[in-house]
Amino acid sequence: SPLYQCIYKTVERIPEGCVATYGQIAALAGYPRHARQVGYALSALGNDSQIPWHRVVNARGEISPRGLSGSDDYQRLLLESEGVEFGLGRRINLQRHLWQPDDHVN
DNA sequence: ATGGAGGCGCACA
DNA sequence: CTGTGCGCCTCCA
Repeated sequence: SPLYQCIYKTVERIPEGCVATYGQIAALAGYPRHARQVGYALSALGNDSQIPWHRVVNARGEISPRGLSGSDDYQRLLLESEGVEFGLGRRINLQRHLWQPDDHVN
């Protein structure tokens, strides 16, 4: 699916130590208002994928819960290991860590 | 074709 | 802070 491919290409551009929101990824990929599809695309990834799925969070800077227990803890672990800081309310300081891509395409 | 169900987002209360 | 409702667009049974 071209939609998924664009989403993956965009997620791959998120630098280490930064996060992006679902809606942001959708818009950058050229599919505004497709935030939920980003979630679909990421959930379709295999465990061995090299795509930094863990750098995608919701618009509030929280890790979206996804049924499987422990998976959100794992995501948080990955983010913290690359320097992303969480506040008390298990939220990320987006002012500080939100990815602000340059306009030029990689 | 059709109806639920999503790793969402935003506006309110 | 939590909860609810609605719009959004695909996926899948």
